[in-house]
Amino acid sequence: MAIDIALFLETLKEEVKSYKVPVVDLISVQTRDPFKILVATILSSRTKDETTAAAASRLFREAPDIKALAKLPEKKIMDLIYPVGFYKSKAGYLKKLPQALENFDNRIPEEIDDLIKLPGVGRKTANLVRSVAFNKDAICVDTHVHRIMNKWGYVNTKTPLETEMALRKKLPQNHWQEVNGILVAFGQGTCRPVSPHCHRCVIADLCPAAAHQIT
DNA sequence: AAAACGGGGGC
DNA sequence: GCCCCAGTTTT
Repeated sequence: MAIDIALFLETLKEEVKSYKVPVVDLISVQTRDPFKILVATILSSRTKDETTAAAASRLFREAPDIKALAKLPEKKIMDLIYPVGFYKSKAGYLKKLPQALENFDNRIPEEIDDLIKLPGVGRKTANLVRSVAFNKDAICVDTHVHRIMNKWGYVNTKTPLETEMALRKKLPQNHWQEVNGILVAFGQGTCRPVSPHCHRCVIADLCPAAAHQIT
């Protein structure tokens, strides 16, 4: 078993500050508007931060709120968000979003079960929105977090959902917004699935992956 | 040139 | 569960 998970996170905390800003922080520093955070988060899946930020910026210039978005043709949305990954699918999700939000009084819902019902919003996106927009103690398990928690031996799970449930019991119910940022940044910046940057990893000497062969 | 890749929907 | 969506990065 690796070091205590709280110490693991504390050790990484300073390290990841020098990294390229993950989308978790990127969105929160730009806006506190739940609508924009939701839209940007939907755009961010399978897409780099810079690409997401540029696309979101273009889109928000034309559609700064729900009402404006509802008036935008799907083709227009598609052109604005290109070249984020799966832009055709996402344009479809965003086109349907205003109507879906009518069920929630035209506001962004805060509960996970409600968020998941929105088009283009799965568990990872819902938890990220809860964390960033509403400052909830939501555990955002993307593929990086899932992989790293298993690699470092903090969980032994098959699916991201299982990881989320397991982590919920392992960690104090606070500061999850920061934890999400730390784990995502570490997973993308250093402890990457292919060619991890072990040479500059601050906790490489504690890594349970023998000779750093396991990723 | 080919494969991998920061999810989610539809079936 | 399995397959699809797409541009970008890595090998």
